[in-house]
Amino acid sequence: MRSVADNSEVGGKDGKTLASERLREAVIRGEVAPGQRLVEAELVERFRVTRSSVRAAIDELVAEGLFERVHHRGARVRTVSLAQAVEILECRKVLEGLIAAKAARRVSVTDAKRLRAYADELTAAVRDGEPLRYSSLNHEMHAALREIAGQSTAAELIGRLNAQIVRHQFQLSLRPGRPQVSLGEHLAVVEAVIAGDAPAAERAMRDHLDSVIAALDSSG
Amino acid sequence: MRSVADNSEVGGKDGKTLASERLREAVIRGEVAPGQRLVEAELVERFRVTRSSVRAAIDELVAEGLFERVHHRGARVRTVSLAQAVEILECRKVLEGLIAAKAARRVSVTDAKRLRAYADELTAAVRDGEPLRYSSLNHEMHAALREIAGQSTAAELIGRLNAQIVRHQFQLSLRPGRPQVSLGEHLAVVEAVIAGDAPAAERAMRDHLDSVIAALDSSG
DNA sequence: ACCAGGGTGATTGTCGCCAAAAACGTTGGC
DNA sequence: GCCAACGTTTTTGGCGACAATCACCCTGGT
Repeated sequence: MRSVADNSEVGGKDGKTLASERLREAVIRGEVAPGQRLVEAELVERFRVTRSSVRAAIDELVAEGLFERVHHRGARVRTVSLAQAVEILECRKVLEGLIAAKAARRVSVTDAKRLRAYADELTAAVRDGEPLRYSSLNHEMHAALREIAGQSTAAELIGRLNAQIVRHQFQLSLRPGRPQVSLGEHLAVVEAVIAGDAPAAERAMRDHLDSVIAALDSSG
Repeated sequence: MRSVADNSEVGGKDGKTLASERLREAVIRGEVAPGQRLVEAELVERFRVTRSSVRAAIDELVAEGLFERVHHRGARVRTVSLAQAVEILECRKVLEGLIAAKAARRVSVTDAKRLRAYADELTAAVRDGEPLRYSSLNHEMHAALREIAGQSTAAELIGRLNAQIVRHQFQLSLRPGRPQVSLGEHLAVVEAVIAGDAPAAERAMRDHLDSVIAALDSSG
């Protein structure tokens, strides 16, 4: 059984998977404004999938907290308030703390090298004044930490939480002076993890997230 | 538009909501064995809803991590390994720690009274050797703590995580001697929260969860 | 000129049908 | 007597169509 437009050239994915990936991507890249109404028929011809797939994809993203549904009024991009963003960051704070602690306990020599490389690149990005590169490296390093920690449950929760506040995060990363203060915190985390000091790593990571929360709070 | 059997007497819920609630309940109460295959038609006549509703409900529970789907082989209750249960409890540990800390910062006099009452009832349940009553009070007290903390994001995450390991938790709560060691930990949490000592509350809660993890680990 | 009411178009939610795939039972061969 | 291959049955996945609801506009009355 094939979809109308036969999207098998895209890969082995079925319509639902394709649609949910494209939708998630669109939200994260900010192609759909928060509060904007999503018309199913529009997405159908945009993604070239059936309406069933679009519908299933929306359901999935509603479950992830990215969209919200109102009965007979369709789905809209969920707008997350500042207070909610803070709540989410508080959860991330303790979960990332867990990740950092476990990473410190499991870190290998190759892991340490990789982390050191990230630390150097982050420093270079700040020195050269490249906020976008810094932000991207930042995410990569956090991902590396999650990988080292080997805590897939926490990693998945963090990923889900992060997706809900990409807008706030992005806005924050562009604030002048922000990378400078963030860099030191990141380096502290990396050092503690490499040293295998789990409590210090957790503390450093939580301090970092506290700093992010404070910055977001003040930005209003 | 009404469902075939018209289940409006149940309440204003639509078929999907009804089905997902009943399904969740069935999983938590252990009415469906882990790994057991779920036949959609069976659930249709069991809940008196349409197949679309059953299907949507299953999707929802898959997103929550309670079920897993295999293509063309339907949905089965997800079996969570011991290692996964430990991961989940580690996440709960830090999240409940956050809850405890925030509760300590926000606790009011009425809240304190309520917590004190729970502490007394828990002590009584242990003294009288009523493990079921203890377990039930335990959950109620944790819920009260979540309410006091006012961190709905963390509360929701904890609820979702908990649902995935109800089986392990239940098995654990029946172990002889378990309530005795658990009680002291709970009382420590309550005391710290009432005292408004956030760091102590977080520490006490994390110690408690560490104890749960250790107990589960040893039980195999 | 403005508000109320009704009607029309657009959009979502639900249901039934059909095809694909897997589980099952049966039969034939070795 | 046992295993394999085939056909049947059961179950899932997907698609189209219909019904219900909402948003918008248009008209008529005050």
